[in-house]
Amino acid sequence: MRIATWNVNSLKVRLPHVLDWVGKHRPDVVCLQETKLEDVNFPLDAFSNAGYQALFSGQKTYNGVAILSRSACSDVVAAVPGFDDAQKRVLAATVDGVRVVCVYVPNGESIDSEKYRYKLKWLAALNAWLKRELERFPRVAVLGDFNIAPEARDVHDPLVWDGQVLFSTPEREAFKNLLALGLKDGFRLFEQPEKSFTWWDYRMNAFRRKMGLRIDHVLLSTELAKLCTACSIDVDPRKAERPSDHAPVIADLKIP
DNA sequence: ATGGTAGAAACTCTA
Repeated sequence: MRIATWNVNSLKVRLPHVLDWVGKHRPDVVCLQETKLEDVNFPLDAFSNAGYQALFSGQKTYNGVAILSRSACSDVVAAVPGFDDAQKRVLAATVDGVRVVCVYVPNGESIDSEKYRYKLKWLAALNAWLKRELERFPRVAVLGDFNIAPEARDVHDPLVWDGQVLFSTPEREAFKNLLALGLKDGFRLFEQPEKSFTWWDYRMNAFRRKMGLRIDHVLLSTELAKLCTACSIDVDPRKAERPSDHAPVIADLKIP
């Protein structure tokens, strides 16, 4: 079973990229973030023709998440239960016995921003909910844009980013608190190249200069981590014409 | 110095 996550930064613009990519990599499940589409405009037929069912929770202009899957989904949840949030950032479903949770964690803007406080509250609510999901399901995969670089090696220049949003101590603590629930960072289960990043600013030729951050993650419950045979970042889509600013992350699971 | 780019929408906000 191959699962993946990709912040597409507008599914309207990136639909050809996504169709091309799923054709190449044949994932069983793909979590998408920043679709920026109202549900009525979701390109269901295009994915259906490519062999995928789709769940989606979107809104105009901002946010929006979706799960593409080859198999049917059940137990669909489109928000963190009990957390009042107008922003469409969460989608969960059970696919082939795996509890898939697609997340688009708030960016936070800057550490003195109201949006940053919202980000930390949002992460606390996610944590409390995932704790319960992990009690319900042995096989849990949380995939998405976490907008947090967990460690110094996940940042092109840790001194420049020290204390900044996406790399501040409270955010990294919140990420550690997710791992403390019994989740593993899938990418770090394997040896990886240095300077492995998933996001590069559109500005300042950041991609060409390898000035990125690793902020998109695949977190796996203990049982799923044992079944994970590979996890990698595919930087190729970032080289395309009109790319998303994020690259996809892929994990392979050997489900018995 | 407070840039620079991209997307959506509507001349600004978010990332």
